[in-house]
Amino acid sequence: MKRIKDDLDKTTEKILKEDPSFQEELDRADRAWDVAFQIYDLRQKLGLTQKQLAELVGTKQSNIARIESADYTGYTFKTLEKVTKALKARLEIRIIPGNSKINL
Amino acid sequence: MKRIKDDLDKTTEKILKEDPSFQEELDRADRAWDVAFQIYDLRQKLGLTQKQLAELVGTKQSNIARIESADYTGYTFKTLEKVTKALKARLEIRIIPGNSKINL
DNA sequence: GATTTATATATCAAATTTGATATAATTAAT
DNA sequence: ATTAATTATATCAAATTTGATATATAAATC
Repeated sequence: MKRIKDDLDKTTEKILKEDPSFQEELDRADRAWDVAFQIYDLRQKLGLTQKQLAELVGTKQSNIARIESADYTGYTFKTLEKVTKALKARLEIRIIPGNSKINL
Repeated sequence: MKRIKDDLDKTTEKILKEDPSFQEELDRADRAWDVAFQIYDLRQKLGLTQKQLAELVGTKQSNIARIESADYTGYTFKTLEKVTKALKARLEIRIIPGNSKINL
């Protein structure tokens, strides 16, 4: 997980002024980064290496690296579940209506 | 989406007393149902048929039916994103640490 | 600065999901 | 009750993801 988010944010500002249609892709990338970071962060807090987490999940280090990679959005529900379970966490998915006032 | 959740809940209680190891599968099924229901519910509120939603997503009715099916957990995040976007909603993914007090 | 240790990236077969078509089953409308 | 409309299920090829191996890059430790 590359900790380059801040620099990235500044760069994207510029790009968006020139090409607003880029927003859509950014939205996805943003959330992707978020999921990746949640996993990365929790793994760190538990003091695990990618290799150790991989063993808990039952896979290989490179696959964990892929999931934690900022620009990867390909994962399936089942994969994320396996990982969160290994991290002793739970996965929560919310579909939040666009115009809902209730947004907690 | 079959509205049989209540009956199901009663039945599962019984099964669990006989086979507690069944819990794990239930957890998944439960969350799966939840995601399915969130989509179903929002679609209803927007007054859309599966066919109409399918068109918005750019796919076919049967695929929407699959996603809304209670026991389907195979979806990809890209798929969920496409659907939520068509519903003018946003997808939120949270990985909640097992022993966190902060759980909002 | 050399050597482990940890993480990132590339590639590819195997496994899984998606999209489409067809059709059954359910529900609504007339 | 028929018919029309909606939703569910089955199947299969095409597309995508996963898992594994290999290797490159980066970071830490000695």
